[in-house]
Amino acid sequence: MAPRRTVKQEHIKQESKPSLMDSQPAPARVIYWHRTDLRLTDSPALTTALSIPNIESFWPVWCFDPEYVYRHRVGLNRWNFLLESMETISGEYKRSNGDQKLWVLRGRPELVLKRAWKEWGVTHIVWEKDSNAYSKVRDQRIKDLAQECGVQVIDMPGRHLYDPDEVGKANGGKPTMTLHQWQGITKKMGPIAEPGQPPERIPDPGSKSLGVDDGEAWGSYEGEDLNAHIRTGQDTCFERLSGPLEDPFSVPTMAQLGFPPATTTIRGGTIEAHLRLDLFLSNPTAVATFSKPHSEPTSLEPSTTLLSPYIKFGCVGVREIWWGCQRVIEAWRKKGGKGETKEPENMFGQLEFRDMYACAEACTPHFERIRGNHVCRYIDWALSNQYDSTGHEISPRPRSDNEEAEERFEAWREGKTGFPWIDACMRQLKSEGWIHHLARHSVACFLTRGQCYISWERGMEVFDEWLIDWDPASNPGNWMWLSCSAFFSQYFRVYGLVSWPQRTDKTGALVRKYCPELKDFPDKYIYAPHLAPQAVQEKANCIIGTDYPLPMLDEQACKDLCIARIKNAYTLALHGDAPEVLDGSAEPRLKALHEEGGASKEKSGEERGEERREKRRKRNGNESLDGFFKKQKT
DNA sequence: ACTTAGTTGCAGGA
DNA sequence: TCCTGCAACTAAGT
Repeated sequence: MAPRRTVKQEHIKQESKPSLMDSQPAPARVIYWHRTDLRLTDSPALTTALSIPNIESFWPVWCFDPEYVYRHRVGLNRWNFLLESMETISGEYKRSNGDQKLWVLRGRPELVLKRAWKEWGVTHIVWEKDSNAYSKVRDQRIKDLAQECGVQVIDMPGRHLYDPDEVGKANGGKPTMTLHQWQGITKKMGPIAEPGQPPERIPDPGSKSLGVDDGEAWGSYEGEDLNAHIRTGQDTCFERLSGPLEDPFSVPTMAQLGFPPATTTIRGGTIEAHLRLDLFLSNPTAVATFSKPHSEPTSLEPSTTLLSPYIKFGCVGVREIWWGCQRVIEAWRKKGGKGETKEPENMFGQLEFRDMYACAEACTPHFERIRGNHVCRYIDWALSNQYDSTGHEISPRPRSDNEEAEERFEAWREGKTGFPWIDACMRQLKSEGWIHHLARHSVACFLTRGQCYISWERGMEVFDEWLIDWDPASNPGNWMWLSCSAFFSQYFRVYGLVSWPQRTDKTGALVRKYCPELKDFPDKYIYAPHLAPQAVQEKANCIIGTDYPLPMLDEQACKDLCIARIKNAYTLALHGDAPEVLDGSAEPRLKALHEEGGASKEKSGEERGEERREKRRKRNGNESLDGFFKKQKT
């Protein structure tokens, strides 16, 4: 590997000190590289870029990387949201300066940026800092290249409330694992910055040509195309570095990428983002009394703000949300508002959790997997990643000999588990690219520690592909949380597949929408249609086992088994970086614990589970799955 | 060694 | 909409 060269970042103010002769600084030709921030508001990096003295030319640029299209499995809905957000900001630039737009360079950043620097005589490149593992590697490559080419790099934090790397540093290089810890550290780091003013004026671009354009945009990528399964035909996106001749530097379309149209109803872009934020802020009581745990995952219209996709693509800045809420709540207090919610369940807490995960990710190698991840508890999940003797993940991934787990995973992914609540959530996720936070909890718990005992790595990958608001830190973080692998450990608290959705919606509206084959079942059976008598199934025109699957497992029995096994894993007390995990000896040891009867010397987990089931049967005087009938008013 | 808190469990009861 | 018992986790504080 080539030695890393660090690019010294000098603060603009220092650089703009008047020279000896008090003459104008040399003309600056500046590229602003958009990556995580498709907005003009609340962008410290963009503000910094525009404050460079004596700007002669300015190009807001997006590098559309074909390698990214190949290597990352990104669902249609997220691609679509990205393209819409790019179109929107391009329009915003044009509105500010008729000669401006988002200059989309189609090719690997190393290739197209180097070309642009050379052709356009670029002196500075500025971007918003991104602290996740993938971005750090990419950005370091560009920094090295920039130094070689004599281009000055300025990267500024702004994606989070506090720079995750700085928070980690202040925590002794350790990841923040609780919100309290994160709060304690950031308290000493000063208040959260207020959002800056959006730019008044965007300077003109200079050259509008990349020179010779010989279609080398694909670069030298060789490997598996992870998006092959969603491509419809010939890609035309990367035929030329500067895009189609008739519309150079334009934002690609789904068709150019070889993708069919998206299915989501969620529209991208900074304008939509600000409409959503303003809508939320226009109801001060809702802002001041926001409580995530009490919002409704069963709601047809999102019961939360739906700001997450916009935060993910930087269509809105976190400081705008933070201070917008502060402003509204302050006014609400003055008017005598009552019942204000506190952290962590209020809006501020939600933003803080996002920061906490970002810091945890920035300080944890292999945060997105079990092996080598020192914060992640080792549990012998089915279908977990497999590695060869050199520590590389085996690719392509072989089908496990645990056929039952493979089938359960497939059913979970496709929304065919036979549990309407789970199936509705998974189908909504696939078609909309978004489900409520607590719905994510429910399906994640079910797949991992609740019932299926399947690795969170598998579930995380499905979310990677389908979520529009996918975040490289929050997604693995939340999967570890829900699987009791890190952050959370109360594995005996398991979401019910009937009781949990029933808590907020007895009518099953979400199920009726996303599992339409069940739409004519009475409320009583909507979350457990297999319990409906034959006559009811016939009347609903849906025979369970034929038109809709039977439950693929026994909820209660699997739950008891999972709890017993996780208890054993906790007794073993190994993390992803333990030598036993790396050399493969952890798995047989834990399996032996399961066989022996585990943590409890007298009784095996299975026996304890059986005991609990027995008790429950006595209480209910019926089959465990029938328990929910008792609550129904007839 | 003990207590307490931890965004988001369930069932049953007032 | 609150409470309790369930069987019981970790981390931080006393």
